[in-house]
Amino acid sequence: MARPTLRDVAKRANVSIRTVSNVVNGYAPVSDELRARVQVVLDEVGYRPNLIARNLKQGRTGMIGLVVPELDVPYFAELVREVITAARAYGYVVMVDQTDGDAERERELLARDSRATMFDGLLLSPLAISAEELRGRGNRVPIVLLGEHIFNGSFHHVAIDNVAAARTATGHLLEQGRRRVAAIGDQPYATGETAQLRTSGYRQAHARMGLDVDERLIVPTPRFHRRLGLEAMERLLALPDPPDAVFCYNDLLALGAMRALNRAGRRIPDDVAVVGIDDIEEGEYSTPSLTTVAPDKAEIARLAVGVLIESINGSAPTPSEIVVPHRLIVRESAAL
Amino acid sequence: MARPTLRDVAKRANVSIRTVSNVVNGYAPVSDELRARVQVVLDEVGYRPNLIARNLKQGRTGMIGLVVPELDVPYFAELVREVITAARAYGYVVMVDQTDGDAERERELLARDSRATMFDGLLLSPLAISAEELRGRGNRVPIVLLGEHIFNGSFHHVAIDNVAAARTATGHLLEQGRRRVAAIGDQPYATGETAQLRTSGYRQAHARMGLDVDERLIVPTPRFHRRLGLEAMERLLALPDPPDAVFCYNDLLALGAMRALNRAGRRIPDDVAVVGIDDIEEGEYSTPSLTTVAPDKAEIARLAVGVLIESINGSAPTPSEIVVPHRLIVRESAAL
DNA sequence: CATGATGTCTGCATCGTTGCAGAGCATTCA
DNA sequence: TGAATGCTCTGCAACGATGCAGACATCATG
Repeated sequence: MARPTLRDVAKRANVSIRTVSNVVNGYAPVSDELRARVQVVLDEVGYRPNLIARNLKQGRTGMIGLVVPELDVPYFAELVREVITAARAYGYVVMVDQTDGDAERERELLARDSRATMFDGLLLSPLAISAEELRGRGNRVPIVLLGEHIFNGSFHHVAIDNVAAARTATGHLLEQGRRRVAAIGDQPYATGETAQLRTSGYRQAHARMGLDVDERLIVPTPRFHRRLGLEAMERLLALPDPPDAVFCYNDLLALGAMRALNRAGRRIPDDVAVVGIDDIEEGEYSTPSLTTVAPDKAEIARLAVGVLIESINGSAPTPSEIVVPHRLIVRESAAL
Repeated sequence: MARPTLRDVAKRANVSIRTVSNVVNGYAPVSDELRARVQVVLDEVGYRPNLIARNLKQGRTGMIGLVVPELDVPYFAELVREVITAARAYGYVVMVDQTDGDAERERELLARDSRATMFDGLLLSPLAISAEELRGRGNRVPIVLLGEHIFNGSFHHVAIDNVAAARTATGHLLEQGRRRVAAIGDQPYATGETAQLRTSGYRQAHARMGLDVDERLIVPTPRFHRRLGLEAMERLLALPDPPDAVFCYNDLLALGAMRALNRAGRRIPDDVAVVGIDDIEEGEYSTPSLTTVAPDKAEIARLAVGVLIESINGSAPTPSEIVVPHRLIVRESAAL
């Protein structure tokens, strides 16, 4: 038989639909006796409310969507966990979707009849889509952007200070006396804004110590994956004067670079020191363990969810640019 | 202004609601001229269909839910990617939820008024909840179980042959002449069915070669995380006669164990060989790289989604027990 | 010219639920 | 006694969309 509805239960219990609804929702004006009688029928037929109908009536779903490029990138996986925790505190459920860093899929999400309308709000970690496109869509669903892009003040945005983070990482290496510090992960094109900010930080760290940057030591990578880090490191090792340290724009790149170094028989950190960004758990267990700049993921999640829910409730002020703290975690790969 | 509805557009364009709906959905019986006129209004007001309403009317959402214990466990993250890909082929969207391996949250998902009713079907990778509980719920939503549990034929179930996989892994070590092969990850209690199957395989591999198992070499762990693998390995190293090889019940345990070995100055694989299960990408980049048993994740996803969608369409046969192939991938940690 | 077929377009009912206004009844108070 | 109050309970309308049956106009056919 089809799933029982309120009507079915009402008929069976000889009461009005409305009363059954009241019992289901525990509303006050139902006598204990009748409540019990209805409850029996509810259990008998195994009634379960149709959330779609309830949502339609109430105009909200209690769900927020979290859209990330890739779930199998540990940073995002760890962030998701924090977001789910943060949202639960507000009684919201989080549904995660993955775009594969495909601009088409990101666009799809914001398009006319997208599933996104199923959510009361959207946390978006855009990779490929640009600010213009995002603004173009007349999307009524509140959106908060996470991390990876800086937009010009059209949306709420939560991220670490990428320039400072990169400066810290690079500075740590320079202060050790390393003088040929490479950088892996630049993305000198439209959608690589985060990477570009990190490159700025890398340059600033050099400038502050009055050092020049050897442009050949800056290796761009289209994405932030282990394999690309490995390949970039191999290219650096092939230079006539290879680096004595590497700042990688995220931990995955760093882990790939370390793999290349280990395989090439270079000692870490003696021959080459390595620093990453993200503080993913994997870096605690690698050999050597990975020095990294840790964004406060829990704080990112809390603030992002907070602002989003304010937006949903209509109490959100003008778009805010929220900066979350980060800190350097020194482990073996760049120990003193 | 509130979000425009079909009614708003209809009024503005001086046509019936029904006609606007036809234009939106591209249905046939609308003249080109009228279609164009309505389209203009649609664009003007920025109409976007309310999916909740559409779903209610149609009785389906086009969404399937994927529930995993932990998204930041790489195996699950990688599986999620495959599931999303597989589901897209059927025109379904996947929403991911995470239970934290908390029985309470798993139960919540199947409970009376759970969000689960928002999905046309559910892929569930249960960790804490038992078969009995699952069956108890009169859940009308089709469910397919993934991997981690063997239930007695009440549900569709997709997994590798855990006994065979463990036998393969252990056998690989024994065939190398290793004679003190430890096992990390047993879970000798109710919800540890997968672990218990792997222990069976471990024992079978020994039995087939006429070897006895040293029970002290079987180290249980409540979960499959890096830290627990590390701690288990440390305990094994403290034995008077430590192992010369370890079979870990998943790759994370193995990576933790390798970290302990590296830290203790043991050479891998010379002093101690290591094998895991799952084939997560991290194992390709660890030092040394990790030998592992690789389940065919893409196939798991394809089959699971396939059966689920058959169930949704009502064409699913009796609950099926689907076994997916696996293969040994030999890398440095247990090379010959 | 009557008939039927075709092509457009409309209105009503409906999906399953909740908001709202009010009915019916008993109790209380002046 | 009559009105006022409070407690239960009910029925109608509505959320925003689509299925269905049918209205109307147009056209071709015998």
